[in-house]
Amino acid sequence: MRRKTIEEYIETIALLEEREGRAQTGAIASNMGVKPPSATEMLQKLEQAGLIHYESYDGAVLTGPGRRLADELTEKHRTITDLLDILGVEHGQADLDACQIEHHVSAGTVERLADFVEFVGSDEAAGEFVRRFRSRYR
Amino acid sequence: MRRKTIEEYIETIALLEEREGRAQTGAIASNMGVKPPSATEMLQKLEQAGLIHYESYDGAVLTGPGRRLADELTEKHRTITDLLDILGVEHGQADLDACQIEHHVSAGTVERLADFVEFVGSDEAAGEFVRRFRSRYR
DNA sequence: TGATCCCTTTAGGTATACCTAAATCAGGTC
DNA sequence: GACCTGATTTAGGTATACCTAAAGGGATCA
Repeated sequence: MRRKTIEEYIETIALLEEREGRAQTGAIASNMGVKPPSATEMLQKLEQAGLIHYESYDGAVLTGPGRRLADELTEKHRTITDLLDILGVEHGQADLDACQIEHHVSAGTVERLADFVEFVGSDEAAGEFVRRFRSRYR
Repeated sequence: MRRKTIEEYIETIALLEEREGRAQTGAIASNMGVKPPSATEMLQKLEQAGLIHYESYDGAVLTGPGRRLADELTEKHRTITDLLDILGVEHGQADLDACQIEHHVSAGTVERLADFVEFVGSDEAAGEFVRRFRSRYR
């Protein structure tokens, strides 16, 4: 498999923290498809980088900057899945693609995508337009 | 900078081959922002992988499989820039984003994007719809 | 033909995300 | 309070894309 980025670790930690109050080494590792020692190593790096607070044998929680990064990523992710959804991509697939794309698209571009998603949701004719597209290319 | 993938090397080689008949080590390196020895190393790997035909001191050209991969990537790239264009992303930025996204989006999803691009281009009301979006979120 | 110059390759080293195996810790049980 | 057990960390090693420095090839020109 591909090497994981800092951002992917941060997302996983955010998910686990939300679900269980903190992110433990083993849970991070199994969620990301790596072995526990790899997770430990990254946790130490992320602590150094100031993105998490990490206690040995205890787990990690996001710091302020870590939380901000996680929120940005979540927002990007949601925008991208919403767009792919509009374009008729099956939801599970949209989610998988978003996991990748979110790390490689610029902030400005995501804003435009968000504008479009909002436009489609708010505009009467837009819904009709999207339905027509979907029915034509089913 | 980030590490380059095989796909990025293939794209650069395709570009240079089209422009100059073959892709030379130095040109590849400067196009990709790496040093010549790094390019040499990758060329040897790509030759092993059967994606290029490479002669020492002479340069590389794509093989059949290499050409097919390059064409797929070009097609993905074009689809993504077209879509971002429709969504109002500035063209240079769209191109940069496409360079990244194309390596991380699934084939099936790109097909849906292509459908949408085609729909917008072929449907009367669609063009109108897109114009309205663009003028509202200028 | 031999010298020169530019480009490419080889040699050897770095950084980083991953691994396995072994050591360490913490919490529950006797 | 000593012991077990399962999770975590440490130690040490691999793969890979990158680098710098040095060696080698090929074309041109005297």
